[in-house]
Amino acid sequence: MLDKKFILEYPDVVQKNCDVRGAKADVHRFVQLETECRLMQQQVEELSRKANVVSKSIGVAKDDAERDQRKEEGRTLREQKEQLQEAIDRLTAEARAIYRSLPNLTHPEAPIGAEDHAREIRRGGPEVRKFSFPVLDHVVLAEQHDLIDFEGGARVAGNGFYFLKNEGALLELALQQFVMQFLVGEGFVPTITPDLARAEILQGIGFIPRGPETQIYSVENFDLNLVATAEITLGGLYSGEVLEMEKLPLKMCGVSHCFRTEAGAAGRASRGLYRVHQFTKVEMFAFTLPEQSEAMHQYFCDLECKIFDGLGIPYRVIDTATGDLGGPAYRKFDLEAWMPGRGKAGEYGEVTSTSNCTDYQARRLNIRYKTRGEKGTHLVHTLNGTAVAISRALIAILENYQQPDGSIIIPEVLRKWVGKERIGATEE
RNA sequence: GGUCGGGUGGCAGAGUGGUCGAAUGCACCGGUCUUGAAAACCGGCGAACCUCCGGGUUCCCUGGGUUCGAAUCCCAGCCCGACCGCCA
Repeated sequence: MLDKKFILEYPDVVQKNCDVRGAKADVHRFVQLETECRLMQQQVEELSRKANVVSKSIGVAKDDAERDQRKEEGRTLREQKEQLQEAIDRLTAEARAIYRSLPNLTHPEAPIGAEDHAREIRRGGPEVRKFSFPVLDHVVLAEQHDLIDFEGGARVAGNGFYFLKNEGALLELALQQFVMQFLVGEGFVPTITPDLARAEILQGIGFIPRGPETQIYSVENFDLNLVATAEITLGGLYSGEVLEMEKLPLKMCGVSHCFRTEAGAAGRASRGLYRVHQFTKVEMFAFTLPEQSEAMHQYFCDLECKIFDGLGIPYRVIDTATGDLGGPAYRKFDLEAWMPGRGKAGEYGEVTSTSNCTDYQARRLNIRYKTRGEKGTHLVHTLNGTAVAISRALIAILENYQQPDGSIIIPEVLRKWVGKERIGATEE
């Protein structure tokens, strides 16, 4: 959520921001409602004040007759107040709906426009390989080496679920280990988070738990939802808390399973592991002072690059265009890995993303910090970034490391956890 | 899942119908003292919103209810603790 004061002061800026981000919202209607409510609220407060005065006078009234008269007076005042309050509540409901739909402000350097206006800002990892043999995609490779059982997944849980098997399972654990060790070395607090969370927390982070378009699985008869990312649980960890300034910036990383209904995603390129209902992810999260968030965002982006450098996978980084930013993000960088088996002749596919959400999530979740010697509290900034999304990382590894003899080399950094150098090694 | 006990300011903790937005302690801030620090002493110290800058309204887990008036009473929910049951 945005700062209400800011909206009232600069409605045109906010409206323009909504427009470039493709968010339909009538900011001026909001300002009008808000202004009206404030006037009415003042009247309510005046009635409350009078009623409070009356109530206090009853305790010290000298006789019953006076007491009864005052009681009647108090009753009347509070009735009036309630009627007025009901009118305010109606207007407030409309205002709140607009308010909640407003996206975060946008970084001035973020490219303006729809998805295809994203700007490439960086390339990394090794050169894209020239293959001297027909390239297979990860689905075929996984089939050949019995690494993923999509059929079994479908039998048990439906389309979009799968079993990781053999080196597929070991690779998942290896990727978790590699990334967790790396992040601990960078000063992150390692965590394993709940895979379910309350609706309130989901909403605070910016997810909509129920409704026809929801990406979220919810649990019947409970106020619980399967998380779509550990961003939800890590961000929710300190909801309602006041953090000490000295502890900021606070960097956490968390392993969780991620569940997504992928409603409305039908038809989008989604062969194999690319778009699935469940995967494991290591997520980075940071709580920072406002002046630290920009640098932290660059840092998160650097870490994501280092992880893919370490895995030896070619990638590029893009600065996401305004029209493609989620509501809470102020700016977002996506890291796209080269997937040789994707599309006709290989394509880049998104494997990680990092967002600076400034105070947007913190305001909803009420996460603040206190400055020593200063009155009051301030909202922290929150950032998130994928360290590794296992399913998509697997695609990149299998497809980039396939060999002419059909085997798949295991990236060096993962070997100590997988326990071998190669999947399907040919007999020598 | 059951029974009992709890949920109050950054923390601890008092407060069972009206002068309570809330004692006290710790922490924190300012000052005195000191070469400096500590100790001691003095003072300050919750938040949001509105304001004609006098002040006002709201907030004691959440949501309802009783009452002229609720931190305090009633109902429901959530959470925490103890014990019991069940279980990886």
